[in-house]
Amino acid sequence: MTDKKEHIVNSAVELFAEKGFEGTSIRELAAKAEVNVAMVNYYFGSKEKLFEAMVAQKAAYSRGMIDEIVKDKTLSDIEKIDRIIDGFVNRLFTNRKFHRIIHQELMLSQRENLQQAIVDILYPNSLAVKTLIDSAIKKGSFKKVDSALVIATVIGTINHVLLSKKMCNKLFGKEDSHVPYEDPKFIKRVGDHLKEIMHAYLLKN
Amino acid sequence: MTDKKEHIVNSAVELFAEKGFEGTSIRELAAKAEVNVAMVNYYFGSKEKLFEAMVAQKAAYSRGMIDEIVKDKTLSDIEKIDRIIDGFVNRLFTNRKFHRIIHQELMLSQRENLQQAIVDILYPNSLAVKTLIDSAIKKGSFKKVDSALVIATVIGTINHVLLSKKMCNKLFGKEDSHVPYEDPKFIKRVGDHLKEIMHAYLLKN
Amino acid sequence: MTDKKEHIVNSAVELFAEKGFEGTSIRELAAKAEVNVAMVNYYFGSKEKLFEAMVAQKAAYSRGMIDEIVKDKTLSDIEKIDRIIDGFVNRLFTNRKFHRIIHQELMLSQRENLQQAIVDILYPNSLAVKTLIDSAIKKGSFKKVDSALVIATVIGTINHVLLSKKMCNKLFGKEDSHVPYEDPKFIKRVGDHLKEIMHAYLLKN
Amino acid sequence: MTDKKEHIVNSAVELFAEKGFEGTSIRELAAKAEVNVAMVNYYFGSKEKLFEAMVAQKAAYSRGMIDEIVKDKTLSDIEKIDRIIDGFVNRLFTNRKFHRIIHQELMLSQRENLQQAIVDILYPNSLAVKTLIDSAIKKGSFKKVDSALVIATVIGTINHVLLSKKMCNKLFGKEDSHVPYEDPKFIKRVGDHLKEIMHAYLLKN
DNA sequence: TATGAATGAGCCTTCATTCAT
DNA sequence: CATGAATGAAGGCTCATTCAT
Repeated sequence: MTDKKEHIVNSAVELFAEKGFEGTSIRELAAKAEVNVAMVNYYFGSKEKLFEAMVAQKAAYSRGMIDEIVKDKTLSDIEKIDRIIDGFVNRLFTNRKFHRIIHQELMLSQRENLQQAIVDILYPNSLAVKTLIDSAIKKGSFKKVDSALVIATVIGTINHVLLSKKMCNKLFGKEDSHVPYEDPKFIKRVGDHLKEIMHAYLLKN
Repeated sequence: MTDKKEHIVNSAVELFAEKGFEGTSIRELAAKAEVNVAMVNYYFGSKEKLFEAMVAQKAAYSRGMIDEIVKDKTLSDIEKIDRIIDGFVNRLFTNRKFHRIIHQELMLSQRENLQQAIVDILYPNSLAVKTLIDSAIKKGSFKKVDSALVIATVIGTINHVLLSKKMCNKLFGKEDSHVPYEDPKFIKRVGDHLKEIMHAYLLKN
Repeated sequence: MTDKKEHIVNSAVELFAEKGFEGTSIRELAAKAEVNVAMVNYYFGSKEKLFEAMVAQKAAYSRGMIDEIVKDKTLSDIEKIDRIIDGFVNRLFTNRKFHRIIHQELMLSQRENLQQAIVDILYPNSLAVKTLIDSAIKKGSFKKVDSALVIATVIGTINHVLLSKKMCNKLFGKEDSHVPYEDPKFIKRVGDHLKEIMHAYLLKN
Repeated sequence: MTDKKEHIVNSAVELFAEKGFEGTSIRELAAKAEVNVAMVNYYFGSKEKLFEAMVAQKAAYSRGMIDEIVKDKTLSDIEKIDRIIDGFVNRLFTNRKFHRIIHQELMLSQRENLQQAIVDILYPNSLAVKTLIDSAIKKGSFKKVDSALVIATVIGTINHVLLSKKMCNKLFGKEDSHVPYEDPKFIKRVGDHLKEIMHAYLLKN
C-alpha cells in the first residue's frame, strides 16, 4: 500500500473514532491527511469504501492471537484464560481508536453489510473462548458456567473502561487531563481485575 | 410537555439510536413524528438542543434506583449487589435504544458539554456501587477487590450483549430474526451470569 | 403552478435548448431564474425531474390541433393537409426552443423513459396524418404515396430550417444578425414550399 | 494518423452520438478506446479539440460527391437529383452516428467556432443543389420552385427518419428491437419516397 | 401556535486537465 | 512516447435553519 493511501487510512481512523462516520467530512479527512479532497475518491472510490478498506486493513490485528493461545499445550486452562485476557486488554487498549469505530458501527443499523463483515471478523474469537471454557468444564477443571457470556464480560469490561476518558478519570480519582489509556499501571489494573474475577468464577475452590 | 413535543422526543430516540446524531436528518425525524420540519426548531431551537432535551428527559429513569437499594437496611451486602444487577439489567434492556445513544455519545468527542452532562448523570450510580463495596470490604463481608472496576464489569457485560443483535444471535445459536432483547429467558440468563460472577468474586469462600 | 415554478421551467427551456441537458448546470439555471439553487430540488426533486416536468408542461401545446383539422367536415383532404402544414409551421416556429430540446432528447440514448414519453406524445400526430392520407388514397382523391413518410417530410423540412440560424441565413442570403425564425415572410415561405410540394405529390394531376 | 488516435476518434463518434458532448466523459472515452485517460489530452490537447479533430476527420466523407454528379454531362437534371438523393440517403444512413453529432452541434449555441466550421463544410453541398435547380429552372426543365428549400426537404426528411429508432419503428409498425437503419428495404423506401416527391414537385407534368 | 416556502452552507463525487517520471 | 498520480473546480444534491404569514 502506498504511503498516501496508508496516511489517509490512518487519518480516517482518528476522525471516524472522534466524530463517527457521518460526522466526518471528506474535506476534513483530506485536510488531516494533507491530500487533495479528490484523492480519497481516487484511491478508495467513495467515503464508504474508504471506511470498509480501513476496517479490512485494521481488523487484521485481531486475528490469530486467541487460536495460538488455545493451541498451546504447555499452558493449563486457567493460564490460557489469563493469556487471553492480557491479549484482549493489550489489543483493545492499543487499538482503542479503531475499536471505538467498530463499536459504533455495531450499534448502528446503517451499512448492514459492513456490520456483517465485522461480526464475521469478531465472532471466531468469541467462539474460540467459548469452546475453550466448554472443554475445560467437561474435563472438570472449570465450574459449570455460562461459557457464552464469559467473553461478553471480558470484552465488555474493557470496552466500558475505554468508553469515556472523562468517566474513567472521575471514577478512578484522576484529574481531567490524565490519559488513563496510556498509563501502564492502569492497563495492568484492568487486566488483574479481570483475571481475579475469572479465577474466582471459573476455578473450583 | 405537550403531546407533540413528547412525540418528537420519542421519534428522536428511535432514529438517533439507529442512525446516530449526524446520520439522522430533521426531515426524517419530522416525517417519523408526523410533524412539520419547522416544528423541531420551533420547539427545541435546534437539532442539538433537541438532542439535549431528549437526554435530559429520558435520563430520569436511571436516577434513584441504586440509592434506594443501598439504603435498604433489610438487605445484606450481597443481596444489595444482586438487586443492583437486576436493576441494571432491567433498565438497560428496557431502555436499550436510549442507552445506545448515550453509549455512542460518550465515545465521540463532539458535543463536549453534553458529554459532561451524561457523566454527571451516570457517575453517581457508579460511585454508589463503589462505596457499597468498599464499606462491605471494610466490614469484612467482601474480599478485597478493585471496587471501582466492579461497576465496569456489570454495565460492560450488559452493554456488550446489547451491542449487536447479529453478534448476540450468532453467539447464542439463534437465527437472525430472533430479538434476544425482548426474550425474558435471555434477560434472566444475563442477570444470573452476573450474579454468579459477583458471588464468586466478592464473597469469601 | 406557482410563479416561481413556472419561472424555473421557462428558464430551463431557454438553457436546455441552448446548452443541452448535461451542458446546463443547476447553478446556472437558478441564476437565470433568480432563485436559490436549492429551489430546483425543492420544487422538482432533481434536475432530471425538472426536465421531465418541463416536457410534460410544454408538450401540452402539441395536442389536439391535428385531430380538430382532420375531423372538420367542411374541408377537403388537401385543404386539411394545407391546414396541418400551417399548424406545424406555426407551432414549431413559435415553440422552437422547446422543440429543439425534444429533438436533442430523441437523438440521445440517455434518459430512455423520457424518450418513451416523448414518442408517446408525438406519435398520435404522425398517426393522424398517416390515417388521413390513407383514407384519401382509398377515396381516390390522393395518389398512392408512402403515407408514413409524408409526416417525416413535413416535420423534417421545418426542423432542418430551424436547425441552425447560421446555416439558414447563409442559404437564404441574409446577414448573420438576421433572425429568420421571427420573420413572418420567411415563415410563410416555408409553409408555401411545403404546400406546393404536397400538392404536387399528393394530388392527381 | 496513428492507430490509437484513430481508435480514440472512433470511440468518440460512438459516445458523442449517444450521450452528447457534455454527457461524455474523458474517462469513459478512454475506457472505450482502451487507452490511458491522459492520452486524449496528450494527443488532442483537450476534449474540445478532440471533438474538432473528429469533425474535421469524419466530415471528409461528405465532400465531393455532389460536385461529381452535377458535373456529369451524361445525366439529365432530374437524373442528377435522383443520384443526389441516393447519395444523401446512403451517406446519412451509413454515417448516421456522426451525422447525429453534427445535428446536435448545430442546434446548440455552445462552441460557436465549431458551428461555423460545420456550416462551412455543409453549405457547399446545399449551394450546389440550389444552383443545379436554379439552372434547370432557367433551362425550363424544372418548374419554378423554391430552390433553397429543396435541400431542406431532402436532408430534413432523412434526418427526421434517423432521429429516433423508437419513433421510426412505431410509425412503420415494427417491433422495438428492429434496427431500421440497417434494413436495406427501409433505406430504399426512404430514397424512393424522396425521388417521387421531387419528381412530382420539380418536373413539369 | 404553526407551517409551507425559502435559504446559504456544506455535503460527496466527478470532471477535464496537468504533473512527474 | 506514454502513463499513473494528483489537482482544483465544478457538479448535483441535502442539510439545518429561518422567514413570512
